[in-house]
Order: sequence, then C-alpha cells, then structure tokens
Amino acid sequence: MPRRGSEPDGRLAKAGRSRDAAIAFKLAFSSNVFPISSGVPISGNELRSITSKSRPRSSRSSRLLSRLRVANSKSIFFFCFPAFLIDNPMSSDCRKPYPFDQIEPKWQVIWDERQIFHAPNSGEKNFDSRKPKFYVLDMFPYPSGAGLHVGHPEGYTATDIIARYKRMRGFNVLHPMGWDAFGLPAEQYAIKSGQHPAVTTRENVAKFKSQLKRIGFSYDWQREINTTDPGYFKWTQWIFLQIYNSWFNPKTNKAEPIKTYRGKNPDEVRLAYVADVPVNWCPELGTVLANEEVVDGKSEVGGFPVVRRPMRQWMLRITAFAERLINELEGLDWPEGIKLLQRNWIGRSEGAEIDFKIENQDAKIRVFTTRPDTLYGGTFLVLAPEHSLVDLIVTEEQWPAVRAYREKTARKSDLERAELTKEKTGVFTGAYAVNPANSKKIPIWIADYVLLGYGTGAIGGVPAHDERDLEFAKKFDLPIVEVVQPTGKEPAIGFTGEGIAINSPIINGLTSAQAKRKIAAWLEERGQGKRAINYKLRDWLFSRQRYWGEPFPIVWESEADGQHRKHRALDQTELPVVPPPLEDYKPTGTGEPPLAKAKDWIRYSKEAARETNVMPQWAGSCWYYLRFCDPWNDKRFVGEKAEKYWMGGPKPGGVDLYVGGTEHAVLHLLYARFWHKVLFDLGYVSKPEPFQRLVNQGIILGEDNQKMSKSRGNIVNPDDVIEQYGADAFRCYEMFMGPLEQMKPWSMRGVEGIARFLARVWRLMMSENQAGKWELSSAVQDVDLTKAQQKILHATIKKVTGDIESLSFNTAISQMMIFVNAFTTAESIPLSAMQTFLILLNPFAPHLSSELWENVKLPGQITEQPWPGYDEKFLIEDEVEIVIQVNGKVRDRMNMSIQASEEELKAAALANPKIQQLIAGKIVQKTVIVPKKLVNIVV
RNA sequence: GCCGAUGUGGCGAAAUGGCAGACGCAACGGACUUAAAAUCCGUUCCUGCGAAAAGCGGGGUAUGGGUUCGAAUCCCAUCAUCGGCACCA
Repeated sequence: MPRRGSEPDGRLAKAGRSRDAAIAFKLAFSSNVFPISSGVPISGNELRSITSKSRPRSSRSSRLLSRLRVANSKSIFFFCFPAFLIDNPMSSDCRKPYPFDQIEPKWQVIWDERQIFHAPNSGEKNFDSRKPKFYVLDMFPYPSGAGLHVGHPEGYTATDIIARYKRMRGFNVLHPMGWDAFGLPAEQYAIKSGQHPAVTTRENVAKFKSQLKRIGFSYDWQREINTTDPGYFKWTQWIFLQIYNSWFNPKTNKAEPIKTYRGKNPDEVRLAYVADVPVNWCPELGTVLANEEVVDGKSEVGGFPVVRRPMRQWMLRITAFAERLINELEGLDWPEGIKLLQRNWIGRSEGAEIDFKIENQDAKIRVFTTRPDTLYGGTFLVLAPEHSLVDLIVTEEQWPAVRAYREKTARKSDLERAELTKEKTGVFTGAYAVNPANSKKIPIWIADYVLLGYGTGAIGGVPAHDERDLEFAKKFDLPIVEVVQPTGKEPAIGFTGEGIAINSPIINGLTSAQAKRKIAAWLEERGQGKRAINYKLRDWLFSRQRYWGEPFPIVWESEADGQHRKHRALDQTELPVVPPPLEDYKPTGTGEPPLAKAKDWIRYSKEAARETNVMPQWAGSCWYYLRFCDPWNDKRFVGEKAEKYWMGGPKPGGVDLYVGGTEHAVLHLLYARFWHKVLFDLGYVSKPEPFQRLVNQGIILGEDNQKMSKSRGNIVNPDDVIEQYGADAFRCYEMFMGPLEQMKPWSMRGVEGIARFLARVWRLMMSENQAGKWELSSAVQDVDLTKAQQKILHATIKKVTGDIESLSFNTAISQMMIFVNAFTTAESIPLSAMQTFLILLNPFAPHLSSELWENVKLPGQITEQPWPGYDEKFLIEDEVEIVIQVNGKVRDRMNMSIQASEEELKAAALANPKIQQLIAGKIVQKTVIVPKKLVNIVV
C-alpha cells in the first residue's frame, strides 16, 4: 500500500479523496480482532478497540466508525481490495478543516527542489560572509526499526523554530541532521535474521528520514551524516589515533603529542591504553555490557545476570581531564542541574593520602581520606578484599579466613555487594599497622565496603566520625576514639560534620578546616603523606565485543620472544578500517569479539594481527557536530575554515544551541567534551568546549500519564497524527503542550484544538466558494488598522519574538491565538497585519503560512522575509486601569491617565466612594503607589 | 540515605513580589441546520446571604509557619511525585 507522500508524483491528486477509505483499510488490517477474509461481522466493541486511539465520540473516528459499519454490512469485499483503488462515494463529506494534506507535501517538495535551507560554507556559491552564524543542533537519533515516536520531534520542532527564526533574523544558520547508526539492535537483528546490519540500518534511516521530512523540518539535508558510513568513521578512527598518539602533560595541563613525552615507556601514559579491568560480563548474551546497559545488576536486554570479571580492554584516560571537565563547565549556558550532575559524576574530593607503616614489613599502606584531621581517631585500617598487599601481609593463621572471604566477595555482583548496607562484613588479616600520628598499633582488616577502584583501595577506619567505620567497629568490637568536638549539642560519637579537634595533640583546639591543613603539612614534612585530590570518575572503558561498531585502527605485532604482542597504530593512510563481512554475528561466548571469526581480515601481515574489539556507540556521537560543519571533506575530519566559522564565536562553546534529552546528561555530553578538549589541545579545533547552550526537552508521556511503552499500548505515532491533523498541527501541538523542558502527557484532544486554531487562521484569509474551492477571502483588504488592532499586532510581535528567544513556545502560540481571536470578528481583515502575522507564524506552521503568503500574492518567499519589529508606542494607551486595594485586597478599579502623578492617583483612590465607605472612621496609616498599576491603602 | 526538580480549576497550563486561573481542552447553554457534523456566541474555582437574577460578602495556588503595605512567586519546616547518585572514605 503506497504511503501518502512516498511517491514523487501524483501524490497531491490522490491524497485527498481516498484518504478516509485508506484509514479504514489500514485500521482494519492492522487489527487482529478483525478477521478480514472470513467476513465475520465485527461487534461494536471490537470496532471501538480498533479506533480506540481517539475517543469514539470524536468526530473523525465516529464518521469512520459508521463508514466501517456500512461497509461491513453491505459488502465485505470492500476490505478485499486495496482501499486506494476504491472510489468511495461517501468521500465527498470528507471535509478537512483546511487542506493541509495538499499544502504540506507541496511545500516540502518546493523546499527540497530549491534547497532553500542549504547553508553554504565559505567559498561556496551564495555564502554571505556579512551575516553572523548560528549553529543549532539536535541530538541525532539512533534509527531504530520502530521509527520515530512523538518524543523525538519535540526537541526537533523547537530547534526548527529557532532555525527558521534565526534565518529571518539574518543569520547563516547551520541546522543539520544525521544518524547515530552503530549499535546493538541492528546487530541483534542480524543475529536473528542473518540480514547484514548495514541493510537494516539503511532501511531504518530511510524510514526516519521520510518521517522527519514529513514534519517539515528545515534541515540542510546536504549535510546528512551517518556514523556507519566509512567516509565518516574513517575520521572517528583518525581521532582515536590522535588520542592514542597523545599523552596528558600534567605540567601544561594539556594533551600533547606522545613524542613530547620524555619517559621510558610511552605506552604507560597514552590517552588510549590497554588494561585488565573488571567489566560487566553477561554470560547469557556472551558479551560485555556498558554500565548503562546494566540495570539493578541485570542486563537491560533480557534481564540476565551480569558478573564482574577482569578482561583486557581498551581504555581512554578521561580522568586526566577531570579537573578541566569540572572547571570549564563554568562558562557554559547549561541548566544548573545538568552541570551538577556532571560535577557529581566526576566526584572531585579533596583530602590527603597518608602512608601507614606495616609492622614487621617494609611495605606501607597508603590510604586516601577527606578528613586528615581525624587521623588520631584512626583505630584500624581496612583494605579492599582485592587489594594487592593483602597477600603480603596476611598471617598464617588468618589466611584461610581471608581466602574464603575473598572468594565470597568475588562471587558477588556489584549489586549484591551494595545491597548489604545493613550488615558490615570483613575479616582480620592478622597484621598491624602504625598510626603515624600517635604511633599506636592498629589492626588491618579487609572488608567489601572498601572498593578497590576508588582512592587507594584502602581506608583508615575512624569509627567516631564516619558512619560506615562506626558500624564496622561496633560489629567487630574495635576501639572508638573521639577526636572532633561538635560545636552544637549532638554527641561526638557518630558526628561526621566539622567541629573542633580534640584528643589530637598536634591540632587540638583547631577547627576542622585548620586542622586538615596543619596535619597535612605535618605529614608532608615527615614524608608520611601529602595533600591529594580524588575523583569518582573512572577511565572510559572503550572497547566492546561486538560486530556493529568502528574497528580499532590498531594491530598487534609479535615480539621477539614470539609470545608477547605489542599494539601499534595503523598509519592514517590505512584508514578507514572497514569491518569484514560476516556470516555469523553471534557472540563467541568466550568474550572473544565476533570479529575474531574473520580469520582473513584479522591477518594484517605475517607478524601482525588486527585488533578485534570495536568502539562503543558513543564514539561516533563524540564528534558528529564537528563533521556537520564540513561533511564532504575527504582530506580532514573537518576543514579548518569551516570549523572556525561554524564553531567560532566569543563564547567557549561552539554550538550555539544544543537540544536533547536528559538521558545524555552525563555520558554523551562528558565524552564529547573530553574528545573536544583533546582535539583542542592538539590544535585541531578552535574552542575548548563543544556546546555553548544546552537545553533538555522533557519526556512526553502517554495519554494515561504513563511513560510511553509498547507494553502499555500508549504509544503515539507521529505519522497517525499528521495523517489526521497535518504536520503544522503536530508541530504546534508539540510546542503548545507546555514548557519545553517539562515532562507532559500527550492529548489527542489538544491536537484537535491546535488544528482548529490553524483552521481559523486559514479561514481568516480564505473562504470556500460555491464550487467548494478555497479562494482568497474578500474580507482581506488593504485597509488601515484600528488602534486596537495596531496594539494587538504589536503586542503579538513583541510577545512572540521574546518567547522564541526564551524558548517559551507555548505562550508564543497562546499570543497568536489571541491575535486570531481578535481578528476573527473584524469585518475586514487588514492585509498588512496578516502579512506580519504570517511571518510570526512561519517558524511554527511553515506550510500553512507559506501557502497563505503565496495565496495573498505577497512578494517573494515568506522564508526570505525579515523578522518584524514592534513599536512600543502602539502598546501604550492613554488610560490604564488602576487597581485600588485596601490592606492588600482589591476593592475597586478606576481608569486613570497614563500621566497621572502619584499624588493624583492617591487622591483619586481616596475619593472613590466605595473606598471611602471601607475606610470610614479609620486612620490611613500609609499608601503604597505603584505607577500605572495600583494604589494600596493601609488602614 | 544523599543531591536535584516539581506541586496552581475536571485536564494541559499562564502569571516569578502588585487584579490567580491568560490561552487551549472538556463540560453546559444558545445561534445556524430537516438533522448531525463543522462553525460562531456565551457560561464554568469553592462558598455565604437572596425564591431567582442582579448584587453584596468570605475563602482559595500541596500542608504548617514566617518576611512584606501586598506572596502562587521570597524564607523556614513538613508531605507527595518524578529524576539522578548510592558503602566514593
């Protein structure tokens, strides 16, 4: 069945008449409750379930319902032919509020053919260097098989309004779209069907693209990119090489080429390195999962158990940039909440590292603490069970217990380990350490509440002033020593706040802050410790045992001993490294990536084999905003000039507005910032940050106020909405629902309301003649505006302009409704006012406003018009209504001249008979006068 | 447990120190129509006095306090919902 708009020709003519029949056909076939071939009559209930997306009483579906009944009773073969072949005799009553089904495809074709939203780069034809640039970007989607849902176009509509608005304001606007197309679903599908992921991806992209085009977005499609395109991932691999070939120089606080490193082994400091790290291994799926793919200790897909297991993995040294990633948030116009989320994720904490001597051993145990001032209260040490020193220090008699505990811990998942919040567990190692502050002998334990991955993997237990240590000490009967005196009345034991140091000879009487500084200096002098900063952020696990991702541009070469292999980067001329074709995408089950099955591909040379891991899905999205600046470049990941222009400007971030969901608040946005900083340090890009202004759109819930999901059956498909109400109504409704950043439920009735508004705009200028054809209304005339019309027009210009700037699209639409309501009753419709109004409406409803612009035979294209300005003088009235309050309560109002002085206002208010009645016999204590607004009389 | 956001009619919301509920939905009434749809007009927070209408009054923005001439808006506490983090030393 041909979808409307899917064929280049003839779609305008065909679309209208058979539409309802087509809907009926589609509904009937899409529903399993309707046995078409058998011709069994259907019940009203079944019909209602077919059409239950809109309530049965809504006009369109009830008409549909009656049509279905008629068809069903009269001739069952109505459903046996493709509906578009049937010339439905009843289609004459198929009245749309306005002919959006003809207007919208028409303008989409015009925009496409004339390429009017193409933004030329400097040096190209039509590039106007006098205009300022504006880069407005959406988070590009993963083109899933399910197609677009109504959540996607929410942010996309917002950015489209901004893009269209900014063009009219005289900016060169970069507004591109692309596909984040590497990823698990296409690969899973390949495993099931044997269909190559590239094929699935191509199909899904085509579907997404046609859906987006149908909404009328003004993307520059010439700049479309796809992360799975070799012409794109060649440069993803190239950037990886830059990272691999760099190190972080702590002296300059920058990434530098590895050749500037003076140490012996550069492999120790590269920003991309190989390490054995514990990963989320899912035996059932036969693959490693990213942290975000693990929910409550189980795989997000399938709910299979996930275990921690050490594996050899590629890592990126993002932790080197932790400090800058925190500090440089400052200059960005991001929601404070998102900045906070990133800061918390990075988790910087200041403190000290302290060395504890082990009794009868040479080794020392280094612990990290944020409270060095509590050192005197340290009555035991705890090591993470996996800590490497455990083997060394554990005593003979404690060995069996320690080994058993370690085994038990290893078997636990992270979830189980965290679950045991109530009962602390642990085992004494038999060894003792010496507290450097008071030289006391303290026992060394191991416990799973100490994590190997944070700090040094060891802590000094200060039970008096740390909840966890207190719990542990109570359970195992360890001594508790108070060393901080609270300033309030609370008991000292269990007090974790700042107070006054006690029982601590060196720092007694000092505040916690002073004590921290003094004890750190004291330790430093004696070589027993130093100030230190720690981060929760870990290095980025960058390899995946999957097929559908970017292969690493790395080979492993045999060493002289024939045993060990050493990684080496490929030369940039050898890019792209394209994944081999595979028959079988299935995971091997051993943790070896599927690429290992491509034996020929792996063999790079006699001595060297290719890396078989692939990059995670984040890789492609880490730099796509850069590629959009210059997507055709085959010499460089982005041309220098193009990058400078589109990513330039006075602020630290390049993209002027970036809109997307909060789900990427941490990972994508952090990873992209990290890559950008590396490229910046190496001199490849001109700004330290990728995204200047960030806005998160809120989630759209189903009509039942629940999250949209297949299982709940409350998913709204944009195609269905556009089919019924048109793309302009869809766009406007998405914006009218409420504030962009807020979570809000969908309502089909609401869409209807917006469709009515757009139809009123249409009928304001168009009327239907005898023959049922739309023609320009005779009411539209070249007449002067009344004073009231002048005022409302300028108020509308002001409000819509301001609201677009602040992304308050819902109230902008409200104001346009007020405008239309006011003009609906007018006898003649002033052309000049409508001309201005159409420009204001254009970013929201581009098809409708373009068509009306053309119908009124206004000069040029609406998209080329300059944005209107407003004149404050039309907004000011001679008289204003002044509210009179008595003790803050409104008692009356009066009209006063705009020029009335405070004294005049006061006198008029006091003279008001109603007010006089109310204040009779009372003494006026005070009057508050707000010019042009109110008078408040206090008695 | 910690951090953050939010809380206003039957519903989506507006107002960010000055007339609470703009605009839209829904409901009800009216006009047009043979009828329906569509369209247009009107009404709709709660409550007291009045037979009713007009009119006059009281209360109301999660709850309880506070600041202010004046609070949905600012401050404190509590509750609820949503999101993030979660033994991070």
